[in-house]
Amino acid sequence: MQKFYLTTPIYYPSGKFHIGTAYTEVLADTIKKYKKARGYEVYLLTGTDEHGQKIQKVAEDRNKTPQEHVDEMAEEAKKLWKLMEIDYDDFIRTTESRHKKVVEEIFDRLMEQGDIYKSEYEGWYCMPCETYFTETQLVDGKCPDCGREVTKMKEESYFFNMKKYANRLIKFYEENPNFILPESRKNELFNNFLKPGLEDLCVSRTSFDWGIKVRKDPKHVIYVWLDALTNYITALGYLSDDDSLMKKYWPADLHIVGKDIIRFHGIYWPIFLMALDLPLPKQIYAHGFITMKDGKMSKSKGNVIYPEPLIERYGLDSFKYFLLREMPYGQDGSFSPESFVERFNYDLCNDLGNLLNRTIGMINKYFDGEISGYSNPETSVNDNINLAELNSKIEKYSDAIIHEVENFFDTYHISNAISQTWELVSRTNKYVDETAPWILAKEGKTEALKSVMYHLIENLRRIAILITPYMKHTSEKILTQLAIPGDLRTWDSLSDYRRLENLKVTEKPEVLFARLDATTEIENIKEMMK
RNA sequence: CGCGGGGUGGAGCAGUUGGCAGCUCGUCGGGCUCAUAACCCGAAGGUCGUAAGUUCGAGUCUUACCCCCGCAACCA
Repeated sequence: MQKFYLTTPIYYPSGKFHIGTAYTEVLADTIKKYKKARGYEVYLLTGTDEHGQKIQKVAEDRNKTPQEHVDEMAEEAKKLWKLMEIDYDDFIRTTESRHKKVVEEIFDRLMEQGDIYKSEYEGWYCMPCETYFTETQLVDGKCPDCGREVTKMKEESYFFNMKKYANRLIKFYEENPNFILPESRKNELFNNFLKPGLEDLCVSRTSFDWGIKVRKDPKHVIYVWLDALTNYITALGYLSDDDSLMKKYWPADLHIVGKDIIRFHGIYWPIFLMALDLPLPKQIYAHGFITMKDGKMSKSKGNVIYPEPLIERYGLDSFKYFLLREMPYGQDGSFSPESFVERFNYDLCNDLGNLLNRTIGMINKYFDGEISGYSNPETSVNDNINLAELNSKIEKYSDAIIHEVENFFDTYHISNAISQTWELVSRTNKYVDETAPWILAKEGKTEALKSVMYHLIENLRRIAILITPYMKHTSEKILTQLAIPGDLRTWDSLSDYRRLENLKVTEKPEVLFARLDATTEIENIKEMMK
């Protein structure tokens, strides 16, 4: 069986996880479920990045030790992923000893082989914020956070010799044009960093101590990226007693990251791996951000939305549907109470839910819920059109949609995969109008009517399978109400179209998504954002 | 002259190698009655940022200019 190693970023637990973090996680989980359905053996890693000065400060503000704080936050994350039914295989925390031990060893090793050397880090330091800033981060020469004066400071630091590997990385980029997705991000990295020449990276700090100590020089704490990025291999047991997962799954097939950290994954991470003499990941995909109508999410603007209340009120499937559909490939997408309610009502209630409902209604009304099997009679229906022609048209259309959905999933264009699926939903609704079953019933064209019902069920079955990676519950409800047998619920069975037999659909169709009162619910969501 | 992306009907977006300007929502009208007042069809609405150029023909190519947005090195 082919393996697929997939990772999310490890999240920085300085505050409550919002909808953006949830999006990343849903994206990864959806890709996992799709790959699994296609027969891959998938390993999904997620976790938290728990060191650093900011964590130390946040913990202090909360009157906790850093460890207490991150323990709580890691639990929060796990609770949220459970609520969202995220099927991760491992949750790595950078404060775990399995990670720390290996990072210490990696640092030593890199120092021994001369990739890490001691020097001085120089930057603009804001005393009250206890933070370094670069020249370009400053606002009018002042601290971007508090607006106060900054002073130029130096501290002893260890540096990683990036220059040594720069040419190898450039070559790798040229030989692997799809290494960074989307391409625009690759170009950014290539033009802004690789082409002008890499600077060495500072990999230790002495100004705080919440982190992994350098063994041979313990006043230094290993600084963020060497600590954080290595999680992808420490979690697999790299340099541990049991590295069977490492042997099985490395290199990663896909690192999913936000566009803000693509630089670290696209440049520093491959170089660290080169230094460790390990193969490079196959692909890194940088997704966009969720934006709000009035710009970025921020508490002061009162436009932050968290996953829990949305899921609780509108259900997990619609939450996932919204996020994945609304975020175009590699680009930002926006959240607004209006768009959420709109998608819920139009796409889920009217188009999909109602299609199932009307189909089951007709089968019960005309055939007491029973359909024996595929048929394709040459009967003329509505406006003298040959039913066999209509049937073959929708069957072909449906086949084509499946291919497109698969292509889009394969290239991580999830939003496109979803809109393609909904094209089939629309097409199936249209088919009802084209065939006008109520007229067939009136005219006593029973065989034709039965055939129409069969095609409706078949396309609903396919739709239900196509949505499983992100709408499992809805999918199951559809398949169950239609009484589809287990062997025709698998991804492989998508290619079948004529195999359903002796179906008896449910007598009382359950509404999949109940229409929302737009005004009320928009207000409701606005309340959630306060 | 740092690098890159973009400015298309009320809103949000598609537009491959230049060949009658499309989609979703909204608006207006019609059809249908199986269904969650859902579904289906049609219409109105665009100087495709501005100016010039190449061409039989440009949203699509060239040049200049005006706006917007990413990235620009160690907060993650």
